[in-house]
Amino acid sequence: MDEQARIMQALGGVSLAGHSVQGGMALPPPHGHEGADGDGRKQDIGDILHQIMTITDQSLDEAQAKKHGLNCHRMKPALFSVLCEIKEKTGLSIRGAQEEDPPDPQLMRLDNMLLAEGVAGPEKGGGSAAAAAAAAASGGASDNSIEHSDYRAKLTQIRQIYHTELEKYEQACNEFTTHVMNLLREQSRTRPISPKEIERMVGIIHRKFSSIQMQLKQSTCEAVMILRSRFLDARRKRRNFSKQATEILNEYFYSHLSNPYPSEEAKEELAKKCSITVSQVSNWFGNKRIRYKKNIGKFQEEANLYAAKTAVTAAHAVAAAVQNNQTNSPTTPNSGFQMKDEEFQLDSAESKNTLLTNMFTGSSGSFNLPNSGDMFMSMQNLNGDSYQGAQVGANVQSQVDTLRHVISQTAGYNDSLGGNSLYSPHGLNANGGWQDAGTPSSVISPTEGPGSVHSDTSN
DNA sequence: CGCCATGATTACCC
DNA sequence: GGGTAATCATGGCG
Repeated sequence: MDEQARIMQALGGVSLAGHSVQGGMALPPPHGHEGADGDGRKQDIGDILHQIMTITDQSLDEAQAKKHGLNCHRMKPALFSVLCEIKEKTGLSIRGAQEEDPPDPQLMRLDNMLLAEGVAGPEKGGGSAAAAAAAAASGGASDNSIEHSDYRAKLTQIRQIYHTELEKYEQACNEFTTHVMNLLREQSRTRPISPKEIERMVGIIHRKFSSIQMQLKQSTCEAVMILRSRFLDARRKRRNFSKQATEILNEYFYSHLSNPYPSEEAKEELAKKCSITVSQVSNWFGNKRIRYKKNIGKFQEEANLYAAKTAVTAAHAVAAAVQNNQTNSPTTPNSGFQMKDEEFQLDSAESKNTLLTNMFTGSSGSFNLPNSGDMFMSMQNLNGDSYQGAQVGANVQSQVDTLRHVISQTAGYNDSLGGNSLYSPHGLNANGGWQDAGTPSSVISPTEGPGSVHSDTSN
């Protein structure tokens, strides 16, 4: 500013139609002052200040008239060029093009979060992806639907407030920007303002407003987080699954003990049957695998129980198959062998095979019956593929006989189930992991001696 | 109220 | 991304 004052001093004496530009005042006062002496200058400044202070008292028309008078003044172009020169010399205009302000990471984070939470972004009927995701992870569809709808309603509320406020801010920002731009454009007729400067001013205004916007976004994020945490807290209040659901899951687990990793489809199927979500099924299997592996002994009884259940179910299916085989086409062993049990539907040949081997051999971590070797060989053919070389051309009648044998044995076995260690948990390998499906193992239960593997069922 | 069962979450691994 | 292991936190029972 020193320099500017100096320049102004140097320019002192340049008079425009008797109006002094001394003292740094660019605008010539409307009525004249003589004298450039000290006292007169003071008086001059005081006068100008007074004018400025009382400018608001003037009527708009009066001001407009004055402005017009100034613009039409014959010396105005000269004054304008002088002002331009001063400005150039003082370097006031060279502060324009500076930062191309890079996107604020904080703002980006907030934006991303709001988008993810479904607050920002395209309208989606209030539901939002986040709510849907939360719903998916929140378990029983009917159980917490109330909480869920509550969550959605609150989220919608937040969303609405956010959008209203955002709109308000934008509107205010636009209004203010146009106002300032108009003002500056207007002023650019009397003082040197380049379009670049106007642009810069607009940028400044936008930055100011975006900082306000950021606050809005931040508080919206906070609100969503609070809502979400409350919702998640509520979700954390776990409910035990229904007995039926647990049963279904256990049945699947123990009948696939050799490879208790349900496929995505199987998970969906189980989820549907149990009225739980797929992720809950995954959770359940994750927990089950871990806990089973950790303490196989503890699960022995349960395993027996479910294996027996499965066996009975399967036996029914086998009986049906036998019936089918006898009545339909005895020459084609595989035709008609379909498990149609609605209660425990096995939808692939692989699973049937696993089930059967689980039932009748100890090799996949399920039952262990006397003469199982025989039956194992016989059973393999039923599904056409075998673990140990199928007897492709096996005698159909012998298979039917074997099946009858199996059924009677299974039934009897089931009756005599008395908590004996009938079941040996194979499928678990020495490394503590499960073996691949369909590869019967000879690994012996870590919790039991070899004897238990072939323990007689007294049946 | 303490204990165990159990569903969910988290960190880490492959 | 799905799995394991550890852990948390609640439900439920004696």
